[in-house]
Amino acid sequence: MARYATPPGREEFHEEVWDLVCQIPEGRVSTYGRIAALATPPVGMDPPAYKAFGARWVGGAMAHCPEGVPWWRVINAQGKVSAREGEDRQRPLLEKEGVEFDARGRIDLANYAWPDDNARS
DNA sequence: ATTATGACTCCCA
DNA sequence: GTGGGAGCCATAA
Repeated sequence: MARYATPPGREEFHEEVWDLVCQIPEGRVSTYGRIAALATPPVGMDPPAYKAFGARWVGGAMAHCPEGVPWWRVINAQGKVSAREGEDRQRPLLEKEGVEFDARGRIDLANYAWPDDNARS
């Protein structure tokens, strides 16, 4: 199985990602890019590549998501879960936590996105 | 060494 | 608002 994008020798990166995911409060969701932005990116990485760097590697970290990591709270910029079987699993899980889905199965990041750009300082 | 794929994101039509 | 294409990193064959 493709270990998928693994940071260039940055195991800590994965730990940081998992930690951030665990920090996501109940009833809130975050995006791969957001987590990546919060995590510590490699040095010398170009800005345009930065977004891709995080999104993909964070996804790789989720692929290795150890037990206790609410990976279902991590969604993509589209407001949906890209997980192979997460769509069916994430919906009830998030709904149970208080997250509402759009008619198209999309989540309102404006209300559930974490961390909130405005709220909490 | 090259090609193909992957739990992504951004830009343009 | 929706859809398709291109780009970035690393792994596996």
